[in-house]
Amino acid sequence: MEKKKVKEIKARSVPFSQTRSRHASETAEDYVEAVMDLIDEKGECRVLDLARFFNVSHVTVSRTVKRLNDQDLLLTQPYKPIQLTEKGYKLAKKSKKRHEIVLAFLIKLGVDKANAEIDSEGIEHHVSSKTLDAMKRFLK
Amino acid sequence: MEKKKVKEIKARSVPFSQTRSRHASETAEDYVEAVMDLIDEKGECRVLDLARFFNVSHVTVSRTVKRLNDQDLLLTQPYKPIQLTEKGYKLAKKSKKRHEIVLAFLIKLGVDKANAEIDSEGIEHHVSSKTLDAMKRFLK
DNA sequence: CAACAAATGTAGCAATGGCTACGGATGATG
DNA sequence: CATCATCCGTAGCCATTGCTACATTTGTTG
Repeated sequence: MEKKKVKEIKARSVPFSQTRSRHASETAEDYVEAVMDLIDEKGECRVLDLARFFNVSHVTVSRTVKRLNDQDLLLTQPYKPIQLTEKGYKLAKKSKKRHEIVLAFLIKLGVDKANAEIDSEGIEHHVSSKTLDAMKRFLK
Repeated sequence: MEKKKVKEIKARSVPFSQTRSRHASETAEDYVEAVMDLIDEKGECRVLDLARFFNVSHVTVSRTVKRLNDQDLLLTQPYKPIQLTEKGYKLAKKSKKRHEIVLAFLIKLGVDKANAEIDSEGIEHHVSSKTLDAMKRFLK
């Protein structure tokens, strides 16, 4: 007899690729980008600088920084400024570049600067290279 | 004693609005949208349908469904199909609409369908009404 | 150098989102 | 109606991202 197989539902394994791990990567990108910016702006990056930047407690920051240290993206020592590893720096540059493209794209699309800045923060982590290319073409 | 203000770092409280709660809202939108689609496609929506849809275990789904039930977005009873509340249905329609606009926008921008589908899933939750308006204008 | 303020770390709690393992409920079928 | 497969719930584990409260380190300053 025919297996009365439940009608197959389109599996969306790719789009909904494990929220948790996806989100951890976004955090990593946000952090290295912020560290790079903060070092650029004020010479060094402290736990509290990041806490103010992301509007979270210093506890949340120091724990995340510790994890990114383990992932070889950041360098930390107790009570010392936070630095980028080479790997972290590369990721930061790439993220910042992508972020800038998305921001410029939204502005050129006609979004006001304030909203463009907010939305670009959220969108930048979900833009494939194909979409990024399309945005670049649009900017030209 | 006067508070001696620490040097102000650009607070990004708005863009980086509490990752956790932001993410919980995204999950809610994804779920109600999926429930609506599944009911539309096959008449009812079961825990396992959602599990296959999101590519997670049924345990993750049933826990989330329970939470969304508490939030008055879904209606569930043990071993029964999942339904939308009126509130959930409204959210689902709004999310689906936004999703469709983002998808059409990416395609018109020149992104291939496969990548547009993936990216639109991620982007839809980060698009303000202003950006959505800009996308609509571009589509015309 | 003592004392204090600021920065950072640690302990421990909650919510969310993953999982496996196991057991109960439901529905189909012999 | 007994059995069996499928569906679903519960228990309990882990990771991430929030928090408050408290402890420790550091650096400044009298």
